[in-house]
Amino acid sequence: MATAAVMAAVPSSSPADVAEAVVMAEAVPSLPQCQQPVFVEGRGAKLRDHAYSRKQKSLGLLCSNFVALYNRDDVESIGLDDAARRLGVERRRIYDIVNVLESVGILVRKAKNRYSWIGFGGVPMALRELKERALREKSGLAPLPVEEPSVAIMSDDEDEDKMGDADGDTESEKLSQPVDNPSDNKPGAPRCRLRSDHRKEKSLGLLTQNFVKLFLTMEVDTISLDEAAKLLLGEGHAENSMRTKVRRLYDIANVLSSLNFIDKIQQADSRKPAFRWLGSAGKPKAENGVTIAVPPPGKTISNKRAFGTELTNIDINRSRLDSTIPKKAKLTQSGGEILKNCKLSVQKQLGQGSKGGFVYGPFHPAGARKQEPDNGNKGHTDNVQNWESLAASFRPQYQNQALGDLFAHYVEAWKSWYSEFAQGSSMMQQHFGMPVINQFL
DNA sequence: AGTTCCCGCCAAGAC
DNA sequence: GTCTTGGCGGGAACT
Repeated sequence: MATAAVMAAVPSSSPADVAEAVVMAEAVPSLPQCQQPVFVEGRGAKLRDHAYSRKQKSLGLLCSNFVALYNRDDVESIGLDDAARRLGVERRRIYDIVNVLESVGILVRKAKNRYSWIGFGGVPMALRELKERALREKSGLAPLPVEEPSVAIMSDDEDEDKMGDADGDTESEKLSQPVDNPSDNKPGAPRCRLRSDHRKEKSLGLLTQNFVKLFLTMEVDTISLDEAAKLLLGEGHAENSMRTKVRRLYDIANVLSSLNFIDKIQQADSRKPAFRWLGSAGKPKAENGVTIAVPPPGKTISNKRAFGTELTNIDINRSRLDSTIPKKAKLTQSGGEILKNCKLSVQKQLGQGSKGGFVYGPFHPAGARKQEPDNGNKGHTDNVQNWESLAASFRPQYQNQALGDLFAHYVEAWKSWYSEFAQGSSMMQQHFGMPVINQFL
């Protein structure tokens, strides 16, 4: 089906390009039908004709196509113009996509007009770092030291977000952090943040991170966009800015949804949808004054999700396995030992998966068993707790430089191992890459 | 009628 | 000055 669409979509592409696009379109069999890569002709609304369908131009679909096009080992550098041309959309839309993808560690900006493809392997670290930042911000601790190379929130330019908040006192300021601004990264560039940074505070990338932080730190895994906007913006803002914020959250949610980081569910008692974080589904909630949108079981209707249920890939067996790793061991283990444990853990889990105990995440390999709904709920809370234990086992506390260095070393080694591991696992590659790694967040 | 969100204008900033 | 980036809100598609 996609072939004709692709041909139409890339009029200026070489046959090789088209073939490639077709291959990629066919390489994502587990995407829901609505997310199958579909390349439609772009040229903007001016061509809004008989066949115009808003769904065919959604950011979510565009994101799926973008990922389908570039989620490969041999892709290293992505040109925005090239992406726009191949996807048949305006460059403006590509900015929206890459900003969100960069926020979750899938891409990293390399230069003007150019991004590096990191892939889904960058997500765990990005989310972990986001969570750590958010927790520190929440607990009033000093921000993390100037960032080391986390893919996700790597800020190759400026100091941490220490400036006094320009406009406020709201939750958004508490959560806010700098966003990428590579152009500042040059000798003589001003290091202080002035009014111009106000613009960045509202960037889609930063908003994405803050949105994700809500899920990562607030014990909330379902929230409506209105609520998210209130939390991010603070109460008492003008109706207009709230509307604008919600619009942007829709954009972000659609992209994250297409990546299966979140899932849109319909609240039973209102028309407004809520979004559920797939990384911690089933987690106990209700805290921090957030109105939880999760209705009683059976009262929500999932609008999507044809495969997988979690970003975290937790199950009982793995949790037991994980719990064998001493929680506090991180301070005494060498980096090598930690890495070894980490690898062993993942390998065991993979083995279990083949025996039926493994639960894949949203990037569920086609040949693998999906999570059984019943099993998925039973003991889920325990899973989450064990998952947290595991995360704690590998999470550095940055209490001193030596530990920080040790962790950096471990991270590098781990990344390198993962990249080898990922290459060896065609199944995983075929499905966006990384169901297993998520657990280490 | 309310919600969702695509679209492109245009300003900020880089060069 | 041109080009890149991306905030923003109008308004059309969708429910």
